[in-house]
Amino acid sequence: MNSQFKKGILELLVLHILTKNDCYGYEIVNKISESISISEGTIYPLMRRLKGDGYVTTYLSESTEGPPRKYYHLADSGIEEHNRLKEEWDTFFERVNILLGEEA
Amino acid sequence: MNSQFKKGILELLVLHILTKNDCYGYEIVNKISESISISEGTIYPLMRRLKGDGYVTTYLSESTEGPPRKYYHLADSGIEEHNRLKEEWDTFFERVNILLGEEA
DNA sequence: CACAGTATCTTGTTATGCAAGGTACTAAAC
DNA sequence: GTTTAGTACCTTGCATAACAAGATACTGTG
Repeated sequence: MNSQFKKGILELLVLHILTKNDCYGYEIVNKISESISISEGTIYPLMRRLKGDGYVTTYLSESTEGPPRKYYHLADSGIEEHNRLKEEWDTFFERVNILLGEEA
Repeated sequence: MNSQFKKGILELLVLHILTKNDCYGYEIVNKISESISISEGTIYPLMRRLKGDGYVTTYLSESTEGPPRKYYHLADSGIEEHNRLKEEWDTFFERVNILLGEEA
């Protein structure tokens, strides 16, 4: 999988997942991994960035299956960021596909 | 325009443009710029990479409107790379859009 | 002669994905 | 009871690629 393609889009995917439910990091890795190969070393620094930017808040929750889980909850500004990014992505891939679709 | 989104895709766009006609750098910048903002500082290093990888060959041609133009011609391996990248992109954006399309 | 347009290029900065590694808890297997 | 696998967190250092800014040089117009 071309890792360059993922640049910037993983942020959108994570924000999108969090619009549905609060999730913990390991869970996010697994959800995205079903479709797009992704590693923990990518997600954890990304979550830290999202928190630093105020897009998410966190809370800990005990687990019976391992160490405590750190759940991420989408803040209001995170919802706005999600909508903004989504629109940018829609515009972007539409333009790319138009360029790629022109007669050869 | 989110510059992260462009990572890796500009290579595909350039290769695609060259499947139609040989082009010079400035011309490529202008063609892509019609749809996606792009700067010369991005394209010239990219062209150098493509040549270094053997995907394109170059030749100079005089111009009456300015300095000589360096034309880029797609090599056979460049055509293969184009097809490979195109398939990767198609798969990738399809998966992203499926993830983004799931019920909120 | 200055300036806009055409055309090439380089340097240094920035962003972000990833491999590799470390820590720690639970439960099953040996 | 100790090893192993699965869950779950984290960090460091590397590689890649887009971009701002600036340098160079040719042509034609005001």
